[in-house]
Amino acid sequence: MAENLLAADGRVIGSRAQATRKRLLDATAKLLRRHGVLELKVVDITREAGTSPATFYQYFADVDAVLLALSRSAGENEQALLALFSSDWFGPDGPAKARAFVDAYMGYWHDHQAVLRIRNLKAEEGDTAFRRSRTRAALPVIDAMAGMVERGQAAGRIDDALEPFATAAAMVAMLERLLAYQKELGQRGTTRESLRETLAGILYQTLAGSAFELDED
Amino acid sequence: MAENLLAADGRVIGSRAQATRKRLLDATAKLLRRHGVLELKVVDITREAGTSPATFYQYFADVDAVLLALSRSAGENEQALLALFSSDWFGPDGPAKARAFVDAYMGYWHDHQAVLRIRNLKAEEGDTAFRRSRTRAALPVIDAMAGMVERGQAAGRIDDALEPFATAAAMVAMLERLLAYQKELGQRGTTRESLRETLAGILYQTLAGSAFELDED
DNA sequence: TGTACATCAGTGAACGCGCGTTCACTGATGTAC
DNA sequence: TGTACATCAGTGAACGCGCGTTCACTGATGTAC
Repeated sequence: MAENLLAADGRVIGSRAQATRKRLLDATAKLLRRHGVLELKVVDITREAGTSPATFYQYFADVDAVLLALSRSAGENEQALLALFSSDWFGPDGPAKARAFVDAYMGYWHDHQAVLRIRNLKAEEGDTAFRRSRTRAALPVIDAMAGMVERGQAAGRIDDALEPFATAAAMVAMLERLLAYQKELGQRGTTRESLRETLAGILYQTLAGSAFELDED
Repeated sequence: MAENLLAADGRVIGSRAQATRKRLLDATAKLLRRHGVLELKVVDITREAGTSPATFYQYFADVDAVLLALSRSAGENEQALLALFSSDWFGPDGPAKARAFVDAYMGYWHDHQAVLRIRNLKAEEGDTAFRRSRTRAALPVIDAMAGMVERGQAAGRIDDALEPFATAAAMVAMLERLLAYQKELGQRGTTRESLRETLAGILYQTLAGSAFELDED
């Protein structure tokens, strides 16, 4: 994007300016964690960043532009999860791999919760830029899962009635959404540990085609 | 709620007024379907309802109040889904029951998508009224599913590593969230039919402890 | 090694729109006799 | 069966705050010689 190199009035952006831009991004992320999107104001962002409204417009056209930038950078972190699918979960260490993935996913979501939430809202409301950002982030993970389902079906481990891509999307959806319920789950007595174990169990069963049977690790 | 009986200025609400209130609710739901929450204005609601801003405040303290009322009534419709759990899915008609539930759920979500989305957003942002509304709607379904998992475990059909309540919550989360991805799934070639079949397959496998094996229906 | 000039970066202060909100009023409906 | 009065319901018009946005300016940093 060429906009990265120029400020609103056409000035070239140097390192000092980059730092200011970064402060605005960080401030937005921070406010998003505290309050909701609906209360997010330009003035508050600049106050939080220790700068002025006029400065904001040097770097962003409007609040949506900051949100989109945050979404994109949060999305990049999702790519790290791909490593957990470098090999299939069909062997004896499958359950451990499933657990590792769930752990990583929970960590990822925890770190970027506020931003991902608004990204998803915007995407669902039909904004194409946010939609693209979401797809770009989630698709590689979904594809990796879908590939495993296909191979599992070829090996006779997984029910052929499940469509690989839809199955993978369903698993990602489950993870994404469930973390929103974490608080309620806690009140009902579900610990973080047993949530992890349950999610890993469902994933393992669905993507690798077998049950944990017995715990090991 | 006593507020149902009185307008903002203390007047008693008769049937004509109830109709106006209803029009405001309907108008809000309609606007919510067209645009997002972030563009929802009192003035637009009243214009859509064919009335005036002043009238709005006779019935609702603010926009949040309308949204909450809509959330609550949408939530009531979720109760109808409970019927699909009146008996367990362990018999030969289990797969058919799973499919029927998925169908019903997809229909429910389709009808109330816009409202449920904002309800969930508000709930996740920490608003207790919306949180309660969500819990009130989802909990009975989750409990019904969890009961089935428990019985499945007792019968040796389901992996004991899965915590019943968390498992049920995960299934609901999957359904809720996946429907947001429906459009993308369509673009990737997943039909509504095969989505239904896949979701039913995962649910059946997770809640009843077995695979479809062969299609029947 | 200092000075002048160009460019980068930040902002105070104001403008004005849009929207939430309210008040004082008109109109509609119901009911008593 | 009509008239008067009470109550229910709706709204025009205005007020004013809050916020997005911009302009003309000051200050900071870099560089040429």
